Amino acid sequence: MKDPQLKQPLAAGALVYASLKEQIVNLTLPPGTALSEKETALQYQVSRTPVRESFVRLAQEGLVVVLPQRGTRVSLIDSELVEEARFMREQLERAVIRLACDRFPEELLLQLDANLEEQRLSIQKHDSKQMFELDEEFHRLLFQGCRKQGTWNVIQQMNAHLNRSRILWLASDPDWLKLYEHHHTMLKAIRLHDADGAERLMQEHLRLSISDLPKLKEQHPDFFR
Amino acid sequence: MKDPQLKQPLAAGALVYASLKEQIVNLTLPPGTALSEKETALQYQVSRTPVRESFVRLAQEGLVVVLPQRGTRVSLIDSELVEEARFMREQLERAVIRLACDRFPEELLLQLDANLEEQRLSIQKHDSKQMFELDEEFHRLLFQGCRKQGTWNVIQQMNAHLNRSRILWLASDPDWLKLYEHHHTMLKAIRLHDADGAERLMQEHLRLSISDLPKLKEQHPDFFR
DNA sequence: AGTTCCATACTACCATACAAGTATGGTAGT
DNA sequence: ACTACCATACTTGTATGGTAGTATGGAACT
Repeated sequence: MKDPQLKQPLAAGALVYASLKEQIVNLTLPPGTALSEKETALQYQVSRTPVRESFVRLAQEGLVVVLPQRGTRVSLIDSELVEEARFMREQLERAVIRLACDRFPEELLLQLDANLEEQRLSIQKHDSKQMFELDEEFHRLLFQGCRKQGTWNVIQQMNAHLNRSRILWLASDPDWLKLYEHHHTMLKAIRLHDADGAERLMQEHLRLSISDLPKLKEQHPDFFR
Repeated sequence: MKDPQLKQPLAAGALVYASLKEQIVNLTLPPGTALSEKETALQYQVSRTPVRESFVRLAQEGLVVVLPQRGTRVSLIDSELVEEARFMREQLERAVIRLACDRFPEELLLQLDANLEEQRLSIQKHDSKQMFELDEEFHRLLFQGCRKQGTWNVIQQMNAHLNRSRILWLASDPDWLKLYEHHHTMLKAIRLHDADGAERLMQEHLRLSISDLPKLKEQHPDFFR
């Protein structure tokens, strides 16, 4: 029996990257937290080299800022970028769902059905975190069905900032049931090839599901820039 | 008198990154070229560490692919991603120019005027490369005027693939005069607040200015994936 | 008391040595 | 002649020592 991850026999460096990224987006490492190559190397029981590599990647995604000879810290949330990410996502998702109404593979539709069912269960369980992930998955499947997976990946990158504010937004107990209904109706519109209706829905959906920035900024002034 | 680049007193690592990126996008390093940490370290007279750092960053942008213990090579142009980049850019630029028609700072308008004048001169001089760069600058200014600089940066990243194919496309002697006219008319539409007209123009402009993929693939089959 | 200066303890950055996996060419065996 | 095998020369991944720039706290001076 081989190791299940036969593709990554040596993934020491990529591991700390993934872990750090997760913690940053989770806000487990809040914006402004000071990081240190040496210290994180100690924590993960690796040398400074893979840690440094992780910092470089995170810096390129704007999740950390590194000041030469001064230090590295988790980046503050840039509200300008959050707004831009919202804008970008709205434009692209509206275009994509129009494509979906024109043509969409049956298999992906079934996956969307399954996802919706899981959403229903998560709402019953009041599991906000899982609901958040299922919501992301739902939208990702839309892109995938239109063969726009790469586009979704690029969005994800900008979402580095947007998602952190959405995590904050979770605390305000969002109306998941409403969002679920949106998803449900959007899926129906796709099956009916109702592009105009689907686009309208998506627009409203995104405006609702994306956080009220000023309020969050007021509650967590030290997290923003 | 201080060094003009007071911000980057030590930029050894970032330098090789910039140089490599330039060469890859220029196709000076054609897709498929094998790179080696040790060899490039020799070329730039630095150690492997900053070279490796560059490779990591380039890999994250999809400009190189690194196979552990096997080697690193310049990535092939992924025609799927090129098409996606075209799609993405069309959606976002159409939305942005609509914003521009609503409101756009006067100063940026003047910069666009100046840029157009330079375009005219470049066409007279038959300087394709400069014209290419001025075209990029023109579109960037549009984003900047709408405070969507971050969005443009994200697009640039996906353009890693798109731009390389557009460099190939330069060889087919594109109709720069037509593109110049487009720019000119778009700028006029912005001043007249004619959003619908501007959006239509932008759509046609992008469809014309973005390369005919199948043809390029036929001429350079070994560059594509 | 208040201010200046410097030793010290940090930081990221770079060079180098070592480890581990992979492709390759030559050799021995059939 | 052909095949299997293994030494060797690559590759990237990791660890570590040393360098240079920066912040900080205490001592000496005004």
